[in-house]
Amino acid sequence: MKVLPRKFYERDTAKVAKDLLGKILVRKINSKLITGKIVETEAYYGKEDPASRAYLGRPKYCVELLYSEPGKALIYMVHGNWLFNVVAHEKSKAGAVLIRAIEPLNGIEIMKKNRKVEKIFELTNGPGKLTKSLKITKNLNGTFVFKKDSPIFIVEGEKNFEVGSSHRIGVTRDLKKKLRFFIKGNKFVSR
DNA sequence: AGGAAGATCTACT
DNA sequence: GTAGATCTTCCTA
Repeated sequence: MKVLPRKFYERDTAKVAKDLLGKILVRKINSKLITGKIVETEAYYGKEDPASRAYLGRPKYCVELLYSEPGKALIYMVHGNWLFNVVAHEKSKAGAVLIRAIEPLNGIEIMKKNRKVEKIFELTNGPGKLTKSLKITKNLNGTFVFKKDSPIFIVEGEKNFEVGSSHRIGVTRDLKKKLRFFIKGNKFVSR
């Protein structure tokens, strides 16, 4: 398994979001591995994006991470749920990719225990759900996801699928662009 | 203190 | 399928 290089994240946010589909998210807890295929993402930009955290400037660490170097994990709390993003943008710009859904591969029993549900489909088909399954919280903020010894990182995956796109979900002030990407026909994409 | 935020669970029309 | 309560930080007053 090859870890995606730092350069992967130093490109336009929407491109990175699209390319992250099919890649494998790896979470290491006590030397145990939990993995899942990324099946749904969204791109968020900096101050010019009304849906971005940076637009309202809150919380502060989010803005700082959005504008800092690509390849870092960015986690924040909304409505009582942690959401997992990866900082990704071209040089001197700002942006991050929100991971909305993954398909569980390994460590399913651990996820069930974390989530207290039996159905595999309910495990990770939403941004707040997958963070609970993978035990992702604020203390992973700033973690590099291109390093193999990180507690969380992303590796190469498959490429045989069709990608779909739509407007972003749950956003009160959205842009005109379609910034949500997902694998067509995958059962783990959120509704 | 109060309010708002990329959501989720539950309980129904 | 939708509607409502509840969720947990962080910012502003």
